[in-house]
Amino acid sequence: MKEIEHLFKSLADKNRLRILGLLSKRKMCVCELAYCLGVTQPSVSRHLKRMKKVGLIQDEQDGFWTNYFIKCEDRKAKIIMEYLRKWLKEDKITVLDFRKLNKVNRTKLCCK
Amino acid sequence: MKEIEHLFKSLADKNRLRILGLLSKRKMCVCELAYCLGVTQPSVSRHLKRMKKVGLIQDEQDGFWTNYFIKCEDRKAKIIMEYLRKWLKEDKITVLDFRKLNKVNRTKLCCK
DNA sequence: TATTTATATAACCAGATTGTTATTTAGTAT
DNA sequence: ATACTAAATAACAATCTGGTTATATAAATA
Repeated sequence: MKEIEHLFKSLADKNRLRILGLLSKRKMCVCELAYCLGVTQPSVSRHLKRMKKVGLIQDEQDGFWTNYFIKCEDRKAKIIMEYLRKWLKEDKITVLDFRKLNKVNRTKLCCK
Repeated sequence: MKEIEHLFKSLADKNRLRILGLLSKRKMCVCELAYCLGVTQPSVSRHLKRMKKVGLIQDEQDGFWTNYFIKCEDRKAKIIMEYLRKWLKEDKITVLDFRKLNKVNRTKLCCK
C-alpha cells in the first residue's frame, strides 16, 4: 500500500509531471530542467530525488553534469509511465515546455 | 496537465486508496467506510467528494444511505483504476480491510 | 409537519509539501 | 593540490492536506 501511495504521490505535482514530460524527450541535467520550469535548481533537485526514490527515473554522470532520464525499475511505475507519456504528449503545457527545451544550450545556460 | 495532476493527487493518499480497495468489493455507505478505516465520518466524506470530482467514483441514494461505488467517467481515471484494482487485490492492508468489511452490518453500525 | 438520522460542510490544528536563499559536497580541469 | 562549477542539502516561510469536533442539510418515517 505504501509503495502505491508513494508512487502516486510522486506523480501528484505539476512540476514533477512537467519534468517527466521533458525527460520523455531526452536526458537532461538539473539546470536545464530548472530553466525550462522556471524554478530554482534546488527545487528541481528535490523533485528528482523523490522520483528517483520510487523508481521512475535514474541518473548518470556526464562530465560536468548529472543527466537524469526516465527509467522505471519499478513494475508499477513502468506501467503508469507508459500511459503518462502518451497523455503528456497531448498536453498544452508540455508542448510549451518542449519548445523551450529545443532552445536550451546546456553550456551557455549553466557555466556562468 | 491540471486534470492529470488532480487525478494522481486524488490517488496519493493511503485512506483514499483503502476506500477504493473497499469499493472494489461492493457499494458502501459513508459510515461503513468510516468504520472500516477507523476514521471519522466527515473525513471519509471529504475523501469521497474529492474522488468523485475527478471521476473515479459516483454515488446514489439508497433509502437512508448514500451508496458510493467505483465508476470511472474519466478515461484516464478508468485506465488507472483497472490497474489499481489488481494491485490492491494483492495488498496486505486491503486484505485486512476486506476481512473487516465482511463483518460489517450497516443497520447495526449506523443507527444509534 | 415534526422527528430522526445519514451525510455534508465549517472551523480549527498539526504535520507535510514546495518554494526560496545560503551553504556544502563532489566531480573536472588547470 | 587548488580553483571552479553542477548538484545536493539545510534552514526557513507560505501553503496544502488530512485529521478532528461542532453544526447544517437533506432524505425517510411517524
